[in-house]
Amino acid sequence: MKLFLSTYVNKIDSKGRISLPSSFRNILSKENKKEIILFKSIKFAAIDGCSYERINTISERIDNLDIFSEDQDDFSTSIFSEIVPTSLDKEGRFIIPNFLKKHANLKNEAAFIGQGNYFQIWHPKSALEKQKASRERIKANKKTLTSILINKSND
Amino acid sequence: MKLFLSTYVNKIDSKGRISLPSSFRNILSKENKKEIILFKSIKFAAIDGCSYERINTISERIDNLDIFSEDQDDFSTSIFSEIVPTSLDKEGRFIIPNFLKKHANLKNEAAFIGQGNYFQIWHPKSALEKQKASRERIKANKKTLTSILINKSND
DNA sequence: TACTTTCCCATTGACGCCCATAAAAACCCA
DNA sequence: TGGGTTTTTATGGGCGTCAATGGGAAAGTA
Repeated sequence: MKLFLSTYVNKIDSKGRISLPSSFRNILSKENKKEIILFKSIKFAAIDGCSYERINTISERIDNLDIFSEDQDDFSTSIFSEIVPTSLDKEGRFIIPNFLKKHANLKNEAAFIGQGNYFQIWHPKSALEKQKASRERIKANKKTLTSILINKSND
Repeated sequence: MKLFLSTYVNKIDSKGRISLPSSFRNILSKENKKEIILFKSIKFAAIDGCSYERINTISERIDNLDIFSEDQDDFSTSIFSEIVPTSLDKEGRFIIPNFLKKHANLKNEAAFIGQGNYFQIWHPKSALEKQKASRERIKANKKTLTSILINKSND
């Protein structure tokens, strides 16, 4: 199974283009090799991105939320109405729409951070802070990454 | 079951390459013979490493968490975005990314320390100190290696 | 026309692939 | 068991390819 892994910082050029990291490009399916989907992260000043296929999974999960809950409605509105299908150029670059750039405070560069089945685009500095905060929350819960990564048995 | 055992000190060459010890290479599965995973040790100035397979188990676990929960987000950020998938060349060498080299104070050589299901990469001197400290802690805790090695049923 | 987006080409540096060598380890056979 | 031979390892270096980036020109859009 292919996953979006690791972190890469790339530049936004004068035309607004930015390269999707090579290892992320390789994850896109052959049918939709040049297509990705972007949308505003609900919780963060960041952009979520994924392959076209992933949208189906997300929609299923939202469907599984209680149909009468406010959450369900909020999520589907936030996500689906603001989805931006985006295509890569021959070199693997794409253009981040202005409203998304604004949402994530992007100017000259952006950090791509792998999240397994999807990825996020952050202002590089915010990305570092986010990673640090996540680590510390996990530590505070007395869980160690190593134990998660290494131990065969889950507890 | 094959385990990462023993300690080896290898050189980092001018291109930044270092050989994964042969005995460690033999532990990697045939499917992913040329792929390992590196990540920052949380507790030490060292790098943790393991075979690529673990990723699959880990990602399944994370994927099964509630997609909107904070845990899910923390785990996927800390793990997926900070993991460094790395491939070995034909000779069994790989490149340690700069930010990891910095974290472990590595320059011209590095010590590989077997830890059973995973391994660590240390600055050779720090590795010695670490091993010494570990032995002394065990002594202080009045545990003997023999007791651990002899008794079958310890948990 | 003015502006935006895509296509194409060029550059640079990083990395992968290949071959070479010396030392160590494994092997073999008397 | 010892000594010689073969194989494996760790290491070094050349070179071609690819990724990230930049910019000009063409094509599309308003």
